[in-house]
Amino acid sequence: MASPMHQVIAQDLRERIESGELLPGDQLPTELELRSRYGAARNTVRDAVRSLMTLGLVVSRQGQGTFVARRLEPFVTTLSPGPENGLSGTEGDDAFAEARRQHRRPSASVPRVETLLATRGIADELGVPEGTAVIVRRQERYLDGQPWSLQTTAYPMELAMQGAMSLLMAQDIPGGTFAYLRDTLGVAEVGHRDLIQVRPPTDDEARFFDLADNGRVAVVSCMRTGYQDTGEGPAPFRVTCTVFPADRNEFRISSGQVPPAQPAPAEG
Amino acid sequence: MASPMHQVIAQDLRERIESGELLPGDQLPTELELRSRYGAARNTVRDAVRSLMTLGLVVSRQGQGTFVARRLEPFVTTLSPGPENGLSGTEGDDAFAEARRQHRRPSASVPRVETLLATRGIADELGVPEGTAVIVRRQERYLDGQPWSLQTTAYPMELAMQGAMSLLMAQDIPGGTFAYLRDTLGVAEVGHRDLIQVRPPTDDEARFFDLADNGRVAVVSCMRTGYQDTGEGPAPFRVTCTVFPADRNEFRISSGQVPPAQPAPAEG
DNA sequence: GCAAATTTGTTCGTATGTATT
DNA sequence: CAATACATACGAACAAATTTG
Repeated sequence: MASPMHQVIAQDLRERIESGELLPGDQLPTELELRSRYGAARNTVRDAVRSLMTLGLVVSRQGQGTFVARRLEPFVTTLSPGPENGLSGTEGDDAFAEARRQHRRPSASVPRVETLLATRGIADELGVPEGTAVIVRRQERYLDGQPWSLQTTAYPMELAMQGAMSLLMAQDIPGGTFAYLRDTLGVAEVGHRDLIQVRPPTDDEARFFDLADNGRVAVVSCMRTGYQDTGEGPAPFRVTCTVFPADRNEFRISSGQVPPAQPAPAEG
Repeated sequence: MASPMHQVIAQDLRERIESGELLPGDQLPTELELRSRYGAARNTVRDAVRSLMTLGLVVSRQGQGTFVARRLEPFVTTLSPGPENGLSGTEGDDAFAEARRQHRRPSASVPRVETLLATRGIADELGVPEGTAVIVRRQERYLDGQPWSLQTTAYPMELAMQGAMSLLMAQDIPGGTFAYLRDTLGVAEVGHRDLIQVRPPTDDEARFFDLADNGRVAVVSCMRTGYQDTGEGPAPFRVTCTVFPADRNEFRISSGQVPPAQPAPAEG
């Protein structure tokens, strides 16, 4: 009963959206209209609309109006190994294959490569001393031309010293680094471990993914450490961090015996 | 240069927080102080502080002040099967074991049980017709007395008809439903598939997890479909949805050969 | 191409309510 | 009860982006 006016207005608008009275893409009443409809000040209706924006239910554009948000078609990334190969869908060619299965057109920027000294976090994951030289390869990845994910992979410089010089080249490695390291050095990934975190985007990430009100849409960070077999147990040799905006990505993990394929979602 | 005043103020405060000048738990200057410090109106400094709240950097409490947010100690849930058993850490006794390994004290509410007719979503996952009778068991789960996750599992009513009557009882099933179904009906889970989504909390979820400004902190929803072996391939027999607040939970997934244990994080 | 109208964004000022100390 | 601090609400003016005539 004692709810603040802006909450009441927000709740009312929310019900009109969720009931389907206002459809995605529809324009909400203007602030002037809402002001007279609810007998409230403009700042008050703006507070109400702002809370709907925080929920991602509406978006407003200066000079145009406020509109019911369109739901983004989620893209599903598989984090567990597929039955046919030992890979999974976050990285390289395999990510591309999964994207095409979902009828999306994947693309990626030319990799940017830098060499630096391992920070504490990277060193811990790679099992090397802090300050060890590492190669970092970065890529922006797109789906249907829209920003999809940011990927950063760190390898010990050691791998290049041993002959994997292509790691240092700022260009795609045909067939993927996975196959390249196996064929060049016999370094084969026999397992990996993912750590999934959800957090607010950095400014860079918000800019790349075009996340307007900074902080509203979270990002999912997937840090994958890849292991090779050394004869004395698995040892890490690369760590990849892939960052996805949470509002348009989902993740799938299979374990044990499950049906082979997922039924394709109904499309209009 | 042309940045709005509230953004400039927010950026300045943000830098003072991230540089360590203001430590977690410290009180920010009051709105009155900020107003005179930046020569801005109170509404303007409030806008600035609000954006820091959206980022989760500060929390404000009426009558007290605004404080730099304390980082929550993340809890790590393992989504992949462990080496010793065929389970993984989201559910039942296994979740409890994982919590204790991380030196947390887990607890859970007595299950609430209801029977209902499967909605479209549940029916699709269970591979039964829409409207089929299902048993739904719900639990609130806590870590060190703090709300941790909400778990809802749906089973076909068929399982109770075949003798698994405990599914209908609003009480814990000793040893877990996993073992119960195996021992009672020979229904053993041979695999499962997870779908992980990140979304704003519902009102119920925001209330349970005590997420203040509704919509700021996302929740991670993990929907796990469990499969049994029917001789004609795996068939689904249960679907569990576990919901975690994103600001205090992380997830780990292993695949292939990886080192057995994770080094315990350094503690102060 | 330009000017006017429309709509949201920013900023100011003020007053009162509510929770905490 | 009083003081403090954030929450809610009203009103007003101008800026910036977009659409319309």
